[in-house]
Amino acid sequence: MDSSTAAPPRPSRRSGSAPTISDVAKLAGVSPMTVSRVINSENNVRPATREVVNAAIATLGYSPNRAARSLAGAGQLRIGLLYSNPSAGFLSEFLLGSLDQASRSDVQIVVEKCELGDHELERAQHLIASGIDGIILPPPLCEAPALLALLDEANVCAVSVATAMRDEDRLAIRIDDHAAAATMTRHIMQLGHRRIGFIKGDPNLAASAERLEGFRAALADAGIAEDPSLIVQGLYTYRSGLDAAEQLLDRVEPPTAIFSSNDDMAAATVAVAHRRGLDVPGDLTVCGFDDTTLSTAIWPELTTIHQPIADMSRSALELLVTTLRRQRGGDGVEVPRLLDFTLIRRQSDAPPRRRPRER
Amino acid sequence: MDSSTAAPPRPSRRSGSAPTISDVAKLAGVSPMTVSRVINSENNVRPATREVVNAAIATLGYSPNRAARSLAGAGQLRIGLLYSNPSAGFLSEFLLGSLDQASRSDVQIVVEKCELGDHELERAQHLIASGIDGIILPPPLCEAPALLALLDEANVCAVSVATAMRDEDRLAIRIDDHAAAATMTRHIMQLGHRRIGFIKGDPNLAASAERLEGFRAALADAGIAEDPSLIVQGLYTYRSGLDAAEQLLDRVEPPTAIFSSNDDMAAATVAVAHRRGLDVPGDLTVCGFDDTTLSTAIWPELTTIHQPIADMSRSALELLVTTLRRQRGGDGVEVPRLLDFTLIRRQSDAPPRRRPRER
DNA sequence: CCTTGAGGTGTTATCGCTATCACGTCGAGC
DNA sequence: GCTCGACGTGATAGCGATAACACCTCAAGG
Repeated sequence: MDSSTAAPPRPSRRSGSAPTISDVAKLAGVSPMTVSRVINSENNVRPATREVVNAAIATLGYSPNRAARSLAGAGQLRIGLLYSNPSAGFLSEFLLGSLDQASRSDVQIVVEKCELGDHELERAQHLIASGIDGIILPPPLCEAPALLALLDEANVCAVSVATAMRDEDRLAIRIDDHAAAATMTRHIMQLGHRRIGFIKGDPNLAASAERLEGFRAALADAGIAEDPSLIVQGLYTYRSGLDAAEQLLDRVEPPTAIFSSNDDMAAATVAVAHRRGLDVPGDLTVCGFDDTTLSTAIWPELTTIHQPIADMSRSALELLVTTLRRQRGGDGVEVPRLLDFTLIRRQSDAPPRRRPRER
Repeated sequence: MDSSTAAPPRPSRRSGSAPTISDVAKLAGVSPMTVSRVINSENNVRPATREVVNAAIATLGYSPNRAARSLAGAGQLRIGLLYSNPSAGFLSEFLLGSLDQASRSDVQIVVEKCELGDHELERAQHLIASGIDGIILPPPLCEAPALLALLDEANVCAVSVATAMRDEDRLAIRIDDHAAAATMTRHIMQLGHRRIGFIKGDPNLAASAERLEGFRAALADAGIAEDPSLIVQGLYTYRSGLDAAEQLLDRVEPPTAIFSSNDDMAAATVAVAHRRGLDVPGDLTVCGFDDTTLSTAIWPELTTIHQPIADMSRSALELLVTTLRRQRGGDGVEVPRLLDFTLIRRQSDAPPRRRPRER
C-alpha cells in the first residue's frame, strides 16, 4: 500500500525512450562515467573494460544524445570532409564510417564536394571560413600539395585516408599497399601462374608505386625474373584499363594472369578478354584492388584486395578528434594508423590452363 | 600571436557566457518557469508580467539554449536509416542528403546495415529497440512487406524512398518511373530507332512494372506496334543482364537499341555487344536507368535516367520530421513527394546505322 | 461567511551527459 | 613495511531548460 516500491509515479518525460548512457552502464556493469570515457576515446580505461562497454553499446544500439552532451559542456568540434570524385562505392563506405564515429564523438561533420580541377582550393577555403577545426581527406585530395599547404597555413588539422604518402608529419590512416600487392601476387603465383601482367595506377598517386613495388618484391622473392614488358601503365580509369589490357594481351606470349592496380581497370581487362573470346578465369586470371562495388557488379566477380574503408574513415575521425582534444589539453587513446587489408577471393582467378613449363 | 582566432582557453563549465533563463528571471523578478512560459508563448501569463519578462529578455539579449531545450522537452527525434545492398553510389548520395537535412532539422540519425536475406527483421528490431521515432527506407527494403508490417506494429513511422508502390497510406518519396521510362523511350525513338529491345527488372519490385509500362506507353503513342519478343525478363543484376542481352541479340532481326531497366543490366548488355563484335553505340544503342556510378565506370559511358537521390532522401527526412512533429501537435509545411528526374545523355546512344524502313 | 474553482506563479524533479574530485589498488622506492 | 603516486573507476554536482504538480489569490456561488 505504501510507497515501498517507489516506482509507479515515474511517468518519465521520454516515451519512446532511447537507451541512455546509464542503460549501457548497467548492462556493462560499470558506471556511466566509464561509458562516457569509452565513447570519448579517453585513454584511461582498461582495454578489457572498454571492450565490455563497446559490446553493450552495440547490443543496445546506443548513440549518445547530442543535446545532453553539449549541455554538459563538451565543446562540439566541427570537422570538414572534402571529397572529389571517389571511385564507385568508396564514398558511401567512407561516409558510413565517419558518420558512425561522428555521432559517437559528437563532432559535427560538414561535407563539401568539389569537382575535379583546382576548385579544391576554393572549396577548402569555404570550409575553413565556416570555421572547422579539422578536416578529413579521402584520396585523391589527400595528396594535393597545394591543398595541404593551404590547410597548414589556416592551421586546420588534416587527416589523410588511404594515401600511401609517407610523410611522418602528417596524420594518415592507410593500409600497407606494398604488403597487400605482394599478398595478391603470391596468391596468383600459388595458383601456378608465372607469367603475370601488371597494370600500374596513376603515377601521381603514391599508392601506385607502393602497389607496383609490392608486386615486384613478391615476384623477386619467388625467384621469378622480372619482364618489364609485362608491366604496363594505367591511370586507374576503366578506359585506361582497356588500353593496358589490349597491350598485355597483344604480346606473342600473353600473360596467364593480370593483376590490375584497381578494380576499374581489372573490369576493363575482363571486358577486353571477353571481346577476344577468352574465358575468365579459364584462359586468364584477372585480379583487382580496392574491392569497390564494381568488383561484384560484373561477371565473373573479381578477386581483389579489400580495404576496410569504413574502419579507415572511422579511425581517421577518431585520430583527428584525439589530436584536436589533445591540443586543447585533453588526452586520448592512441589510434592505430595502419589497418588490415583482406584478400577477397571471388570468381576471376584460377590455375593457368596448361601447366607452365618450369621457369 | 593567436589573438585573432577565436580559441579562448575554454572557460570550464561555462562561467560567464550567455545569459540563462535564470538571469532573465532574476532581472524580471519572477521565476524561471514564468520566463519559460513567456518565451513559449503560453497564454496563462498576465500581460503585465509578460511585458516585464520581455523587457528583461531584451535587456540581456537572451536567447534560449537549444540543447537544454531539447534535453528537457521531448525535443529531439531519432530517425533510423536501414539499408541493405543498395546499388553502387546510391548509398553515398542517399547519406549525403539525409545527413544534410538531419543537421538542419536537428534530428539524430541512426544508421543500420543489414545483409541480404531476412536479417532485415532482426536489424529493424534492433533499431526499434534503440528507440527510434521513425525510419527511412531506401530500396529494396522499402518494399519488404514483413518489414513494413513489423514497423507498423511497433508504431514506427516509415518513409519509403524511390519505391514505385502506390500505397496511399504510406509515406513515400519517388520519381515518376512511368514518365521517366517514357521519356527515355521517346529519346531513343527520336534518334530514329524503331526496333527497341527492353530488359525488364525484378518482378518483385513495383518500379519494374512502372518502367515497363512507361516504355510501352511511349511506343504506343508513337504508333509502333508492340513486339512481345523484344521485351525480356531481367532481375536487375549484371548476370541477369547478360542472359537478357544474349536473348535479344540472338533474334534474327536484333534490335537496334536496347533500353534496360537499370544500369547494371545495361552494362551487361554493352559487354555482350562487345563480345559479339558490335560497336556501342554504332551498331547498338544501349540505355540504362538510375545513373549509378557504374554508368560512368564503363566504356562507353551510359545514357541513363538520373534520380535526384540526395534530394529524395532530404525530402524523405523532411517528410518524416514534419509528420512526426505534426503527430505531436505541431504543424509543418507540406513536402513534395514526387521529384523530378533527368535524362543524362552520354556516349552509349546514336542513330541506328541504317535508316530503318518505314515501320 | 465559507466553500469552490479557476487562473497565475513558484517548486521540484528530471532530461542525458560530463567535470571534478574522491576512492580504492596496485607497484616502486626508501 | 610503509608511504607515495599513478592509474582505473565511481560518486556527486551541475549544464539550461521544461513537465508536473503544488501553491496562492481572488471572485463567484451557496
